[in-house]
Amino acid sequence: MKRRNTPSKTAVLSALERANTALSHDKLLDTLAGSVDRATIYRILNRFCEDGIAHRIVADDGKQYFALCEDCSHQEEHSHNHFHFRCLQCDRVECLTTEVSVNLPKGYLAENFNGVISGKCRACGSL
Amino acid sequence: MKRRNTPSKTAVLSALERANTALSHDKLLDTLAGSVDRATIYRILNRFCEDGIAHRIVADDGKQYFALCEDCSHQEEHSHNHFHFRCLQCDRVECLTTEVSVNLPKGYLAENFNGVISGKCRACGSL
DNA sequence: TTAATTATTGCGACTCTATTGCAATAATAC
DNA sequence: GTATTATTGCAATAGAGTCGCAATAATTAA
Ligand SMILES: [Mn+2]
Ligand SMILES: [Mn+2]
Ligand SMILES: [Zn+2]
Ligand SMILES: [Zn+2]
Repeated sequence: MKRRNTPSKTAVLSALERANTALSHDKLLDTLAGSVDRATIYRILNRFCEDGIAHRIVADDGKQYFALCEDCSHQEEHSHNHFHFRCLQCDRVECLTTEVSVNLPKGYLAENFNGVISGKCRACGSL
Repeated sequence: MKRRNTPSKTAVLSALERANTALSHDKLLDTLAGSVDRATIYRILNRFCEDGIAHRIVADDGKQYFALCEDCSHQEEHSHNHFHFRCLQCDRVECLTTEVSVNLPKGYLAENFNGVISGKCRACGSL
């Protein structure tokens, strides 16, 4: 299944590039101002994840957020063992840069890592 | 708001005790075999979390799982900085015991920790 | 440049998880 | 036992995400 370039895809991609945080579906829907359909956004983001262009974060609010793979794209072993921070006040979700490693019990095989810490971000803390 | 003891509450609590893993709502609904209403289970679990009897895990499948606070209940600083493992095959979610600490960027305040690693558990790996 | 192929889109319907309003029930305190 | 009010059951609702399908348009080959 070969991927095609479409205005919608480009729009979602550049919205993710412009934001320096992870974005949720509804935030993207907002940003794209109705120029792209809901379901299409979902499908584009899922494709980005399949293709390793973005990664999905399931936050503790039960919603999915998406961030471009920047620092990690050049590695052959594409892993996302980093935490994300979600501000409970401004609701921004951002990647924390430090990679973490967890040692699992014997016999366990890790496939996905999903770490989210929620709290107050710097900007919101100094209010 | 003072808490009361009810058969439903007891049933949910002992179901959680019996299981040595975290349980999802539907798993509990199953276990309780229709003796407790869906909404009631949700409410009981939310109360358990408020009261520090259980903790909530938002897994990467978007569902909530609940586990009793065992090792952590005796600490005054009730924290849950441990990962959870969800098996993609048998769908069991369990607490990993090692506590982790993440250092956040300056000015960030952590309030909740939610770490989930999904993959294949020991039992399912050796098939 | 045109025609054929098929990935992608838009729309609506749908699934699934979780919450909420409200009247009825029952645990606790007096 | 009576009064108080936390809890329950039920139905309705909200919200996130997916899916089927016909229409559209990006790509490829002629
Ligand atoms: Mn990445
Ligand atoms: Mn605990
Ligand atoms: Zn903030
Ligand atoms: Zn398993």
